Amino acid sequence: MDAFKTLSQRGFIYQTTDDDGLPDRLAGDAMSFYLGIDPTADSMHIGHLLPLMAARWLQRFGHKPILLVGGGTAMIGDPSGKTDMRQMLDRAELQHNAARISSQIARFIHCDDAVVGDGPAAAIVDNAEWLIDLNYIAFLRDIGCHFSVNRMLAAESVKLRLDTGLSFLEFNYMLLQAYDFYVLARDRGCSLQLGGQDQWGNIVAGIDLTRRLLGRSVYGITVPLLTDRQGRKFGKTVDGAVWLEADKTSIFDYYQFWRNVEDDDVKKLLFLFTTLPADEIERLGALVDPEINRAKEILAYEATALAHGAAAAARTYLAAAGRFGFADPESRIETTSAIVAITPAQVAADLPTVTLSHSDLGDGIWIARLLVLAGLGNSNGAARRLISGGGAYLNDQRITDVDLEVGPSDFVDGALLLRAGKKNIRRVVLA
RNA sequence: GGUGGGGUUCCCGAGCGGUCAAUGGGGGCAGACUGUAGAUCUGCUGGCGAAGCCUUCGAAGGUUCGAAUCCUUCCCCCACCA
Repeated sequence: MDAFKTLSQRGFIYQTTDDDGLPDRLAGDAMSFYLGIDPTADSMHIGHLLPLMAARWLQRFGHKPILLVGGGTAMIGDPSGKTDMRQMLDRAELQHNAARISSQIARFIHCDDAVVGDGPAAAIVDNAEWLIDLNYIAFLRDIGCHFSVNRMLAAESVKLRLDTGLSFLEFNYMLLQAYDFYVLARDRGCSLQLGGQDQWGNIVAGIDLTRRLLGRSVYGITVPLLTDRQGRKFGKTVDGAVWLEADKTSIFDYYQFWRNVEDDDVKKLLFLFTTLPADEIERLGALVDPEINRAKEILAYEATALAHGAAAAARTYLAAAGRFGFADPESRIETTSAIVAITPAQVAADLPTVTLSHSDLGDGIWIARLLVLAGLGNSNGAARRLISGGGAYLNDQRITDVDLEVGPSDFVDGALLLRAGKKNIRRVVLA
């Protein structure tokens, strides 16, 4: 199985700039490829994962990843796929974000030459290095002259913004991303760019620019944009994105996100977000009725193990299954996933835990306030509504009294359990 | 620069002097049913320990007993024209 076949079999390929040449090129000598991530937040979220997983496969097949953290481009804001303008971030914030994101990348792509891993170590670069000090006039003359506004206007990503408005600042993003590709091709021999399907226009622009300036052919691959039933980007919830950083999305919630995907998506997601063998995924994805739940456990465990490590994934799996039941307690469904080896004796389960100080508790604390403190409600009013709607539970008993006071006697072995609905659980410990 | 149309609670979108915390839909949350799924049905969906009060309808002023609704100025968006 070669690199291109693997990517395409697993569903990573939406479009390529050279369907005829690229498969051979990828099967041949090792090449350098790049993937850009703009540090617009202090963590990546699930939406970033898809191209990252594609990069992981390419790395495994011997190609060298260049992870570009776009500290320069993030100062502009990519208009592609967005309906309105991004908030502007300053240099200090971007540097902070870039540092956090770089460390996250290392969980998925091995970046250290000293570590023997699958494929060559990745390089992490920041385009601020060559973008920040660009001279406007020189840039216009050397790079700008190669761009046709007519063609840019025809790009899908631009067209989308034509009615809602697109500032000149954002309009320039394409030039900068194209310039990145050119710089990486020139200085690091990069010959392939990976990106989301909304990056197509930017990638093609970079390929054109590189050809004009270096006379070299480079390639592009876009990965599909996953959406949910409502057509929203996959991984977005009302609370925002599902983050890869545990302090922004708890590991338990991260696991639960994957555990609760729709039946119809399980196979697709196993292909994209785990590295299990294809024939096994076909088999797991074909499971029906209650058994499909084992496939979801495997998906959730594998995805969590990738993002947070095997130990955390095992603890979370036990915590979740401990509450909701094990989908396949006798391990009848075969899998190569390490999940089969996890037994309760091995590790202690881990529920998301909130610490309450003695002074907060006092002689007693109003239940609504406690729910808010535990992160199960945004306001006392919301907590109140939750209770009157019959969705709040204290130590697994439905709370019926909105005015309930929770006191020290409600703590069993120093902890109590709060729940909003079936799935949102908080352990509250006293400290 | 000119003319016209707009900016409403997470989103779309009604409301055009009091009965408006603001119809409806979407989304979300919870309940029932299930398989921690989906579909379906039901309830809730600004804040305040809930009594009344407070803050919300682009921003600031004004008229009025009373303004999301009327007036003034400003900011922003869209369409057509230049």
